[in-house]
Amino acid sequence: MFQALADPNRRQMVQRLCEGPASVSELAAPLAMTLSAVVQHLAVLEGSGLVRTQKIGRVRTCQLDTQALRAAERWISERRALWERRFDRLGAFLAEQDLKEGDGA
Amino acid sequence: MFQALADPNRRQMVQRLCEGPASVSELAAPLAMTLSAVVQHLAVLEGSGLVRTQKIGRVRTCQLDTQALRAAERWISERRALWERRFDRLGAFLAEQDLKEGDGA
DNA sequence: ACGATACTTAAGCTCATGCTTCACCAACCG
DNA sequence: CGGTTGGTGAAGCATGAGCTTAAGTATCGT
Repeated sequence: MFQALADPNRRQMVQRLCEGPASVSELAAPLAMTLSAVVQHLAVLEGSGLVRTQKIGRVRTCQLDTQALRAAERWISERRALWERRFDRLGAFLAEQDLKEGDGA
Repeated sequence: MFQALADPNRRQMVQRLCEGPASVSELAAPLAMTLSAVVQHLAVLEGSGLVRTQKIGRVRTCQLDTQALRAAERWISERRALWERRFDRLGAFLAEQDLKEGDGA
């Protein structure tokens, strides 16, 4: 999931998909690389759950799946919250240390 | 940044750092690999801005930096919001399509 | 039916990543 | 002062990620 977002090209594809569904070729157009490469990136995105695709006729249409995005967002925000709480507590901790200020081991 | 979070070991280190600052060895302890490897991961985390470190005596102490975490969170949430809005609009679009339902090119 | 289009699949190539080992320095412990 | 602890740095290696080419399949347009 983070693995999938780690690549700039893949992020660009996600960016593009934010603005609506797209075919593989449309996705590939702005991306100085072969269709093959794009398909491989797409596979990674699909594997990570970020993108869902569906083939109609010979055209594969790609769509963002917000569920995965939401999961990533949650992972980050949980950790950030955890750390920030810890950080608040640090104030109290330091104050306490100030009082002790050099007690034996 | 996403690159940095892409590695499971690195995520575990971040996880550990959520619960408070740690020395390099403390960070390495639960991680079935050599200190050297951990230091290299640490360099990646530091390079991405996720972690700040500071050396006192011979001990390097590591801390999470929430700013980077916040940036990542924002990136995701912006895109998710964008897509979700687009998704809402899809309802209207489809309704309109239903009315047209087969007009000439 | 025939050619163009839209992808798909496999193979191979190259460079980055993740790891290890080994030698090393610096600080603390007695 | 000498040994141990905590970390650093450079090589080197194995794997995998990202790309390409090339050949193939299935639709679509006419």
